Amino acid sequence: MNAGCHTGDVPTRTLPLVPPAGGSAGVACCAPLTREPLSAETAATLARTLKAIADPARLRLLSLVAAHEGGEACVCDLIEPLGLSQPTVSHHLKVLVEAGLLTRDKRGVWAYFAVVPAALDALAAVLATPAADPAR
Amino acid sequence: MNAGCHTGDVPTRTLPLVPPAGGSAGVACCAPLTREPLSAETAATLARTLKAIADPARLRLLSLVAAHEGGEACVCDLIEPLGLSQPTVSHHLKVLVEAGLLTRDKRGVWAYFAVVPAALDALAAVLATPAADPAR
DNA sequence: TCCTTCCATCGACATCTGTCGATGACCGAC
DNA sequence: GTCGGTCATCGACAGATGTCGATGGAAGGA
Repeated sequence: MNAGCHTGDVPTRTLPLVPPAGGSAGVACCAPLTREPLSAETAATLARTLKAIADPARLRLLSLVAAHEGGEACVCDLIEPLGLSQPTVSHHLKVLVEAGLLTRDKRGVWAYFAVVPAALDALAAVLATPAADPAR
Repeated sequence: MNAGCHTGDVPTRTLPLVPPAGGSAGVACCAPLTREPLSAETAATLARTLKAIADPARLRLLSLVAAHEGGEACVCDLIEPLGLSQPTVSHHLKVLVEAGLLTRDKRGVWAYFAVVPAALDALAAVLATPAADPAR
């Protein structure tokens, strides 16, 4: 359990989130996927980001962080609901940060993670079928 | 090369596509992901579908099939542009079909594959951030 | 100063995954 | 019936991946 964990005595300021442009890893911007054949390079980049979320533990981490108070959470908040060891949780968080899907903000002893909505939306835009777009 | 491949002498009828409801494997319906914590079971189901597209070869296969004439393609159309062996292409196609992202229609000697737009849209809906929804 | 707590990294291990060549099943043409 | 072409499956292999315990570094409190 998180015996000595902070449990609520944190400011929980809403972070600015979503870096304006060219932030973090890249997220493999906006090709509709079902529009024209992907190049090998584009496919590799997209696959790297998708592999980051194609894991039960990491999917749950994303939803746990997003649903947490203030939209951010520290590692100690995530270990127990996930049921995995602390090194494993830390490993998964690192993968998500390197994929640009989470941001890490170290404040004092704690490291706070927050989702990057723009990254998830970019992935959604790539997968969505253009038929859902009425402007054509 | 596809020496004896049909190369265009096929009807190329537009298939009905997208099975009405409850088709194929399931696609792990519509939870916004950044809404509330995913259950372990839901996360596992979602991850299984995401793993299916989290691969460069399979991403290219999806886009190749979608961009092909008539929205469908046979294996022999995909081997050369992908640069992989026929068994490998067949393997990837099987993974995509089992994930409900492609349909397989065997006509004579050829097996025609077509994308399931509803499956991709469902995935996009799960990843998209609710902030993109103005109705709240 | 020392101790406690939080977190990241390391090394090891079992398992999953992507790829291939070889083979077999199936269909259509001659 | 036989042959050629398309596709799926099998077995094998190297490499990537998820998990853990042990360890180390850094910040803050007694």
